[in-house]
Amino acid sequence: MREVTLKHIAEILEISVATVSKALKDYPDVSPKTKKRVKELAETLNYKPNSFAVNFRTRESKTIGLIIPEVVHHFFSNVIKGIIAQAEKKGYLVIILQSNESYQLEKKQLDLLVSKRVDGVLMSLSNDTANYKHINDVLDRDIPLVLFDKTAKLINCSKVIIDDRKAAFIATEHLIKSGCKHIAHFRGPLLPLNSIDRFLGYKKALETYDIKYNPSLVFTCNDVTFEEGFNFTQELINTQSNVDGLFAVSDLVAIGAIAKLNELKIKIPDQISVIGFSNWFMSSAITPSLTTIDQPGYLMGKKAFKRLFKEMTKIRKKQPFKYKTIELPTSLVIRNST
Amino acid sequence: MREVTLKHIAEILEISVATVSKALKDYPDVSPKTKKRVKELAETLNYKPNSFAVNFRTRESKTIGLIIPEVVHHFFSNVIKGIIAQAEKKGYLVIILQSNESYQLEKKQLDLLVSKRVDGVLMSLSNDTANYKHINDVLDRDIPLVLFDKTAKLINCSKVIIDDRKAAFIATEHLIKSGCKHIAHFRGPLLPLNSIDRFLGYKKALETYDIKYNPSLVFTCNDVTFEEGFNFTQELINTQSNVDGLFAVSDLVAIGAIAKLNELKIKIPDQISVIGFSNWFMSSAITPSLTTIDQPGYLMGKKAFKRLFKEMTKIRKKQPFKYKTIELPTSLVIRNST
DNA sequence: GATTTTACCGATAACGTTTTCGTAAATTAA
DNA sequence: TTAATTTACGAAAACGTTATCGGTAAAATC
Repeated sequence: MREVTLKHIAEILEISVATVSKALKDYPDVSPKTKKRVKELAETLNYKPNSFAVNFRTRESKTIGLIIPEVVHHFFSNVIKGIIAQAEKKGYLVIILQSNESYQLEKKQLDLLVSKRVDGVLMSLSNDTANYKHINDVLDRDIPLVLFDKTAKLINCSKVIIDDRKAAFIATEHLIKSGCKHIAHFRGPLLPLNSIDRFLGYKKALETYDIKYNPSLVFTCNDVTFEEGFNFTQELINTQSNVDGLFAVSDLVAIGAIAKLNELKIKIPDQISVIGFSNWFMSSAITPSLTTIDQPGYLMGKKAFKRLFKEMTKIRKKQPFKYKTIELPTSLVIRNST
Repeated sequence: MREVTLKHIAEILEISVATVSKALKDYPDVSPKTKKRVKELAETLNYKPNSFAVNFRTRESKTIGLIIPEVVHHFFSNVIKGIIAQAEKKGYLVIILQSNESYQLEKKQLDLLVSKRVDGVLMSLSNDTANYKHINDVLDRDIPLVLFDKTAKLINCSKVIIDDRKAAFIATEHLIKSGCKHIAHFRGPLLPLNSIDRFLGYKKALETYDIKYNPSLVFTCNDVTFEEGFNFTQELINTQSNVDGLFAVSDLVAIGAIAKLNELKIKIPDQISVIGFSNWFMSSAITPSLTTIDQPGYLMGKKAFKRLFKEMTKIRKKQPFKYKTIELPTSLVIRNST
């Protein structure tokens, strides 16, 4: 039982392979009659083009690569979903790789994708990526690459992001406007731009509202986990008795904080207001429900693919294009924790 | 700037393309000297085999497909992670598609993967898949396919599963042994085997311990969400005043139940004991922490790929093999909700 | 009736790799 | 020395598709 090829159809119909190929692709120089004959036979024989041959010939795989720091993550899951959905609409498949927040792995994965000849790459930087040569190498080869969420200013390519600084500003401002004077911040790791920006947004808000920045109110979550939120809250309460607000770098950390505050019977928001970041579905489920910043993961995935798609078509047609940074809106979701 | 090919190397070294190819793959009929020459030049020219050509020629893509009902799901995320990790070790890439719990989509995605000529397929059935022709078609084409987690008895292929019935039995038994007499069950949808089995395990435990099965203690969660757990708990409390235990089909549902019980100031586990299913990381984080059944997602992904890999090699070598069902152990994780 | 145009089809090359088979040279055995 | 064997390489085909370039016949135009 061999696979049915163009040759088989050609032999049965006693025409050439070339004509069969052209008939199936609706070339103008094939008569309607032969087109019909070919298409009908292809249908009944259940002809499926050999995509290996097509890839080889057209030098396109209709697949893109996606490198993400961590698959088991609510925000990234949503991004993945958005990417896959959009890619499918355009007939693209998505190969997913995980960098585990490691620069070395990220580099290796990128190499792998390039050697597999994907048509484009979507990626979010790992936390310890400080060198961008591997990415520039890909761009230099004219392989479209779009960064999302975790990006770097020094990489010259298209990006899909949110304005972390502004969002953090709004979050902190919301705490201030609800009366908080001593606002703590559980920030993310030192390196990725996001946590820096969120930290800066926090600082900016304090400054704007004439609140003195107090470094001992800032804790750094290296892993951004529930436990960190939980433990740092204990430490915070122990050392900073007058704290009345908390802005956490992510909902998970905020939920950890809430768990500890509940345990300590500290009233939220009466004694301390808490705001998170991301709008994870659990944040509306816990008690008290968590005020947060909505970060549109699904949309980000969708937009990132759309942008990549545009660049892939431009490159295929050898048309010039400019890199673009797409900024997605975030919104403040007010619930019971503030 | 063309891509460097075997031909280029051959021309520079004034030998044939065939020899270059063989030298790079360490064929025995190439002298050590030429091998060395070829390999060194390949290295300096940074030769990378054109994988389109390789795929075409060898009829292998070194990629597998993965169809999953829902990407944004803690358990499946872990499975994905396990699959990707293991696949990478063996030099395979993974294309991920999502069926959205729809039979039609699942069928379409499977077709897509087959036409893309993946070397194998890993999948977990959608909730409304009751017809298995599309899957049998794939198996008939000698494309290895392994099912995991959500499977069906009528499909004859390898599977990686847990014993849902036994696990549910143990969960219910645990409630009984901690003194519960009137145990409710928030079950999953009617169709997938898992929720049926978990329901049957629940019933079996009641039977074993001479507790009369009461259908009005069973609620069906069609979407298996937090909200369902939350709302059914209200209904449960309203209608069944003597209920003292709850076995939920998933941690998320159980956490919804706990949220409602907390709201109603019903003491857990004093008045009602609650047990979930999956051991989602949040279940250790909430108050009270949730007793649950640990379901090894990462391991399942790993094992599923391993099995698929074995079948792929068998098929390539045209060696016969038998389908195998691999059952992974689960464990009872006792926390504060029971 | 001669010429040009149009419609339709096929021969052929090409993509880069792998693998089979043949053969010349080198080595060993007789 | 001759015959048999081994070693080392190359020629060539093949995988299935797409695209270019002609060519022939019919139709249209002059």
